[in-house]
Amino acid sequence: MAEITKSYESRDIEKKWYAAWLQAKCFSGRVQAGREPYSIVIPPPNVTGVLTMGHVLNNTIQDILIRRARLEGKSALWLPGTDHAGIATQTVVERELRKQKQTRHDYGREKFVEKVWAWRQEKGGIILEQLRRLGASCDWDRTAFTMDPAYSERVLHVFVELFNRGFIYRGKRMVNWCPASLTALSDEEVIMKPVNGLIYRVRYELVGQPGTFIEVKTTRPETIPGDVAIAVHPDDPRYTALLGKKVRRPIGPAAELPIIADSAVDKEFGSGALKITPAHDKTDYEIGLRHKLPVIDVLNPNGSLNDLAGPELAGMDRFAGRKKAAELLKAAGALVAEEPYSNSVGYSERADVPIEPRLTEQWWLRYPKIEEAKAAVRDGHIKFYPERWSKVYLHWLENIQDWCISRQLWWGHRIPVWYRKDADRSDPQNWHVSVAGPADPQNWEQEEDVLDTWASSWLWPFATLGWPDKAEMEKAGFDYFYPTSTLVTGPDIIFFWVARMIMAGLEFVRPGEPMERRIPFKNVYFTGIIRDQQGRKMSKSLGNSPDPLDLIDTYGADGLRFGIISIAPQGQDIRFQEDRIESGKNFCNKLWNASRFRQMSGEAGDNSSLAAIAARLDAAKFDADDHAILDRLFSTTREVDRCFAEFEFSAAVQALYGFFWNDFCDWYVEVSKSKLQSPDTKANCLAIQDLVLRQTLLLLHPVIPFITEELWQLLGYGAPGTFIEDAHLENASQLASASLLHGLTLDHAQIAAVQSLKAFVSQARALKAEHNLASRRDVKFFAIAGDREWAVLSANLAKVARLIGAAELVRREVVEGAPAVVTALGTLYLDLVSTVDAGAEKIRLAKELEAMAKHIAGTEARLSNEAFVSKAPPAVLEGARKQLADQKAKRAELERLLKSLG
RNA sequence: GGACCUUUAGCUCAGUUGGUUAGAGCGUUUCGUUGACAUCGAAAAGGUCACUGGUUCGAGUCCAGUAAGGUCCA
Repeated sequence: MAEITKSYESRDIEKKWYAAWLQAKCFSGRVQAGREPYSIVIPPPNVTGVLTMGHVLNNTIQDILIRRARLEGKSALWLPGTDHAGIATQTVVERELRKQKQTRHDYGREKFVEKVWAWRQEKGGIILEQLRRLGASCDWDRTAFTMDPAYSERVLHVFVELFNRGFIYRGKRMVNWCPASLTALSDEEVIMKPVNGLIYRVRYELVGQPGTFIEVKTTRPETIPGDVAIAVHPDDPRYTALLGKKVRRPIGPAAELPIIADSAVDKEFGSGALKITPAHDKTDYEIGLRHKLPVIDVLNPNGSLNDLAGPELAGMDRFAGRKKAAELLKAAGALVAEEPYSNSVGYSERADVPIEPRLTEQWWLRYPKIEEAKAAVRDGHIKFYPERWSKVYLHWLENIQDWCISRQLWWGHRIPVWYRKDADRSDPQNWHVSVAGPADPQNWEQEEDVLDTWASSWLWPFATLGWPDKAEMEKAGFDYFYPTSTLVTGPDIIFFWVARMIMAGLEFVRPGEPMERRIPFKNVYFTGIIRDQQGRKMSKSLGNSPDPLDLIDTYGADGLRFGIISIAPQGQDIRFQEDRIESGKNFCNKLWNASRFRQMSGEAGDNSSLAAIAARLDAAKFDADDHAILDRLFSTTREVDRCFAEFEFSAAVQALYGFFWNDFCDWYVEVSKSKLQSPDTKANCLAIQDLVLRQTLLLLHPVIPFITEELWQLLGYGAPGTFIEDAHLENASQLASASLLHGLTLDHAQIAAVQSLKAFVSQARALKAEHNLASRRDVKFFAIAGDREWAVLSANLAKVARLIGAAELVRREVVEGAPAVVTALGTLYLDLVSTVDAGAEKIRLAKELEAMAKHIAGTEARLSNEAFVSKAPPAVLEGARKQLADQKAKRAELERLLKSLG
């Protein structure tokens, strides 16, 4: 067996094991009859994406779930892939073209799409390579991409199906138009941002009544050339007399605009009159429809003003146009005032520019299975962690709007609709809708638009498993792996993706079968957002995110994984602290060195299975510490089991950290140093160490896969040629019964004794430190103790003496004038009679007495409360009485010590 | 305007169904290189659990309200 080196060096070990796992096909998701399936589909990152801290958290959690499932004997599948990210990817490639002063139009659609494919072959999907560095155990052979031919066909198939089922329609409606990307966006891709700007009070002169005006407020004077009416509320007495009259448009092409009444107008806003510009505002558009008003679009697709805006404004950018319009209004005497104003403006999520409400022809989807999607979550077929997100989900479904699924891009799934050449496109009689296209293509032209990327990724959980092709589904193990077990994602895409996937699954998978067979996943775990020290979101533009690959280089993938998980409580945002990652690395080193200690402590026994190790335990040789460490091992296993069942990963990691560092390394390893000196106790002690290390490695493996694999091999826990994941992880009761088989019963009195020994050691060290003896190993101690207390001490004397650095610890009947501390195992004295500073010692004791008096008063107050005594449960009452007795005993001892100092 | 989250030690956070004297890591101070580990060990300092009421024998924990910060929806 190779010797364990002095410190853990992650780099080579990570590389070695990742290659070995791939070689052995450890990550393959296989259909295995008799084994429970466990499946996860990755939230497909953008093909343009690079690994961020958010991905690290998200994918570490997925890997933890998958690796834990394997250890639990399940057949696990983690299916990876990327999405084609229409706007983002097209933008990346267009940016490259622009460097050569070219645009996509220089190439034409077909050539441009070839360019995008070339880009993706060369540079796309880097993130999947990066995930390997993190240790992600995805089944890479199944890597999917939303633009793959097979996947694309499934996307188009769904479009055709939904069209045939009446869910898809084409319509000219107001959309969110992105003037930068030149495409429509769905409501979900628009972010409302507060903007501090100006509001303009503008007056419109009444026709035929010179000097009489009606005033409106607007933030967008550049759209005045598109005005077609002034609207007031029908119940507004101020304007009743003006209804039916006309005003003059103050700038832009001259026109007379009617004053109309519509109850959508807010009487309280401004003067109560509203300018109506149907081409550039959703509400205005609806009012326009009701009153059969014309639509005058004064903007070009790129957001600049067009000829309809009039010669002064035409050609200007919309923001420059706004200033110019204000000047023109002023010159015309129509500008009453400019006032500072803050309002919310919709921005394009991708391009980060204000969107324009714009009337265009688009494809729309009426969502299927809305009610069932609500029920799936409301009735618990799908569980959200944390549960509160289900409220957000349900609220969105309650207020759901049709989805604009067409995008004016070239990169994406071109909508499978063909229009008869030279015929009226608005007439569905002239449409052909199919995946294959028309039989006589020369007579048709295909729709130019592509589908929203989310309209492909909402099929992810079943389209990646071969659906709807029977043979492909069989090959992919669809029947076995669907529905998937758990989805791990961020709450920011609850509408974009999670809700839509649920509706898609319910609509398309296993029609007619019960809901629980059609849903795409059973659990959804929502991660928090990783923020920087100031609480800001990490983003590329702020440059406040460390590069995860740098962190892996510095702390190891395991260190990064352990660190990030330990600071990520369930569903809460987290502030990133690099020192937490460092402590992840330190933990790995601790684990490494404890294993090293085991290796150096004695020859390896039979470690080939839990049973083999348990067989080496010798119940007759057990001392208090042996009982206590196994008790903690069992309780920690139980706690980790619970945490995994409830998706509390950071709690699991913290439980393991505390157990391993404090209970095992700080205490058990230290007491082992005495036990290993004696041939009588050595073998049993080593067996216990093996048992603890083996179980700890198994429990930690999902979190820190590399180092646990390395140590598993080095300590000989697995058969040659097998991996740690081939072992079966025993739960707490299986673990306990394996030990119990060998005649062992944990002794709770002994376990309790260790608690008092730990306190005793700690108090003894503090006593030494107070007298500047902390580093001395040759201190002489006396103890005044009762028989029972002394029995505990003397049974553990060698270990205790070693831990407190005592040359001697002897029992005495009387000690006078030495510094002392009152412990649960008796009063402990330093042999320092001659040098003790009685004055300082008296002050210290008096302080302690004072604190004790306070505690006693508190306990007495509780116990003398009639209501407490009659109503508190007996256990609590009993505890309080014992506490009081202990406190009083300690007070008596402190008083005695104080008196003995004179 | 509606919904949700957060507020506990200098910092970042635990605290499960209410029950002894509220915990951890980091940071700080002091001591230590002893054959697992200085990526370490020992000891110490540090908290009116945001605020105000209420329920209860008992509240960091439950309820109501207030304040501050944050997120989402309109």
